Amino acid sequence: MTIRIVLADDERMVRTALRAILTAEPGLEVVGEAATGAEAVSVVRELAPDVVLMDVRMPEIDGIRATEQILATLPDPPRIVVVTTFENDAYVYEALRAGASGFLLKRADADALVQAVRLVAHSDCLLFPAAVRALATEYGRAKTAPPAWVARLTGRESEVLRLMAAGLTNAEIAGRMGVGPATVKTHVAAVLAKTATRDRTQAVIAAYEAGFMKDV
Amino acid sequence: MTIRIVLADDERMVRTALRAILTAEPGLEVVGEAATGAEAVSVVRELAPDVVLMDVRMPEIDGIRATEQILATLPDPPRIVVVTTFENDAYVYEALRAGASGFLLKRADADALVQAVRLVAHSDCLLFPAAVRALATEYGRAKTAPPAWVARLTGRESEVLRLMAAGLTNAEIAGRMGVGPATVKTHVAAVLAKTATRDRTQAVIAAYEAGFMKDV
DNA sequence: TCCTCCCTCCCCCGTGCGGCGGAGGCGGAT
DNA sequence: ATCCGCCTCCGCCGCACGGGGGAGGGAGGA
Repeated sequence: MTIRIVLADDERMVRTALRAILTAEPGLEVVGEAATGAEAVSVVRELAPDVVLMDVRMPEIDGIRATEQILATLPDPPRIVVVTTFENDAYVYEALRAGASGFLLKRADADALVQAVRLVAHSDCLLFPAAVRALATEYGRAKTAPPAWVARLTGRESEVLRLMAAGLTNAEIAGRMGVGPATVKTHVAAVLAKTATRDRTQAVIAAYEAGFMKDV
Repeated sequence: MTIRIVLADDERMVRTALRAILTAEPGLEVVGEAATGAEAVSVVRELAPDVVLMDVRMPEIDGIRATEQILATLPDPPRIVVVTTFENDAYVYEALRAGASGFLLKRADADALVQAVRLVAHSDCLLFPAAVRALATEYGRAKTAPPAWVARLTGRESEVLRLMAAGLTNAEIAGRMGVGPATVKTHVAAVLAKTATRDRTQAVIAAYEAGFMKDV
């Protein structure tokens, strides 16, 4: 009942290091390696391992496509763990959405690595099931960096934009903020200028796209 | 360097079972138990464990609030793993957002439980860090069911709403759709009626809130 | 067949909106 | 003491917008 592992990483040193760590563990066995995404797909297809440690950034086919292809073409696919250097690697979310079971930082220590592999292999337990994939799916669309204009808005202007995005008219905003309608118009004009939009509707769209309305 | 664990669950049997599994493992030690959320907070504050296994559904204070309080009040808080029966428990997402490090299904086998605890205790590796919390945060807002009006929109009306939400004026929409401006106005009026909004801005807001713009 | 729904387009009318230019006060930076 | 950014407000103007009607044609079901 040993766990059979395939390593996919374009750097030989990484593969060697991972192999050294994993083969030292009883119950774990590295059965194959791949240096590209395409290679990973074919190797996995041949060897049918239990777990694949997959680098995201690889030549030819990246880890995401490889993950997709493996999961799509194999009847009983292995658990795929995405390995990455950066915690906030955008590819990670793509990979999770593609069906990877989890991700692992390259700076993780040997102990954590081994336990992660064991955990994933048995799985059906920790975070991984449908939940994470759903999370990742939803997350993907929200992960755009906030545009520069957000910071340029003055206090009053953000306030006005927020109320615009709540569907209020200028008069209502004026009432809500305790100022005259003319003042609101001034702020609105400033918002339109800074967001590079031509009317309140576009401004509201920009606010939503920018994640400006996160705290609804 | 043993991992000190606190169990929080209102059912004695569950606590007993977990304790039996965990104490059998070398390197793990159950140092305390709690039957309510409030009790969990005070017990954790006293014992400063490394890991807390927290049931979500508990009397008085539920697991989410308890998690919040623990993380808010303690300087060096423990890792909190939420334990639940149902895979799709809505509370799980709340808990993750509150700062829990992961979640665990009650039907997980002993082996997985032990490995999960070990993993979380050392952490900094698998899925848990900022990523999951961000995912959970985003997930929460996207998980609202689409309102009824979405289905009531006719083909042309949805098209118009989509273009409204792209920031186009009626004239532009007319050009884009190859119809007269008057027609667009009719459709817009229909959209406003069906979405129960009074102007295009509110309609666009409704579209965004309804997840109508998911496929941007 | 008739009726209903959808799409298409027309008129008029009031108004909220946004562009333009100007003004005063208040605070911080230089 | 000067300048600049922010907030506050004023007028005027043109226009896109939205409400209220009405009207015709095509598709599909009762």
